[in-house]
Amino acid sequence: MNYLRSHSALTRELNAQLVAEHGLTLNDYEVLLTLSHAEERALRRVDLAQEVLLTASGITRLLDGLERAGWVEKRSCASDARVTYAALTDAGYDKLREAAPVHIEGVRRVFATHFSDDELETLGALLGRLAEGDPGACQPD
Amino acid sequence: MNYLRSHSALTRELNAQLVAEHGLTLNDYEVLLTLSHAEERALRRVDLAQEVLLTASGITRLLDGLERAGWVEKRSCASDARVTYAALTDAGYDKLREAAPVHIEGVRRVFATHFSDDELETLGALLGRLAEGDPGACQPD
DNA sequence: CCGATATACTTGAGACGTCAACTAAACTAT
DNA sequence: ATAGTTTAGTTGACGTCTCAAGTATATCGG
Repeated sequence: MNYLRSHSALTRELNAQLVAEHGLTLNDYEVLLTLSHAEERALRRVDLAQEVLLTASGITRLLDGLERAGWVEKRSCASDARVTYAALTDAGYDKLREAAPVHIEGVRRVFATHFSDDELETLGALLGRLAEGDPGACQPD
Repeated sequence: MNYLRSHSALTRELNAQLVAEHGLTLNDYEVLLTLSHAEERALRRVDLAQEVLLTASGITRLLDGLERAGWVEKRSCASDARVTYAALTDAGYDKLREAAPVHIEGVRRVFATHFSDDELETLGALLGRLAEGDPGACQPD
């Protein structure tokens, strides 16, 4: 079952590209993207963690970086003092828009070199099932 | 394109299971497995790295662990003093045989809960192409 | 109202893997 | 032979993520 294996090579490549060209990790990108789709462009850290499949602590650490860069900011919750929202800043939104085309093109390229359009569709349909509730969207807004 | 994402959840799960039940990383497992298929159950570190999609240094570090556990041993090359072989020991082979059924069952379970047999086949055929030259085999010997 | 339990989040230690720099051996071409 | 280049492998510094433990707030059953 080296499908597993091949995949990790793919993500590594996409990640490297994103880091090189925009200083964003693939996970950073996904977090910004997820926030950009969210109500008020903000999410509780727990929910965000679940979306991007990281642990609570993973999110804390990832957001540390994004906050330091000014792309995300903390926002507290009036009704529950335990929760902290992660909110996309305008700068963060700009960053995302800047990085998106390059990344999307990278994804397309990687897959397109291996598959026809039909196959891509089949593949997408099947794999989509592995992540139930997956929005499928890929661009900010 | 959260296919990427869903996949990393899968491997994380399989990895966690393997670690919990056998103290092996998914990569450890793949290395042992790859060695078990190789001529004399030994491979040059470079070749091994390529098989399991790690960097040269990644292999050095991974093998460090496997050597310390006594599952793999170094072997030098008569004709080229630069190369070191990584050779599966008998203990390593036993370890692999012990871990294989559990892991294979895990893989099967994860995929089977999401797909029918037909779909699995389609998926396998498509994804297989991402890793050209992929042996496809999955069990020791 | 209060103790028990659950939830949101952070932090320290450590695992795993990367990159860049380095050593050493091996070809290659003059 | 010998200087230059390529190839095999290791090492140090670092990034990212996990787990286990800890803090703080919320909620639930009596």
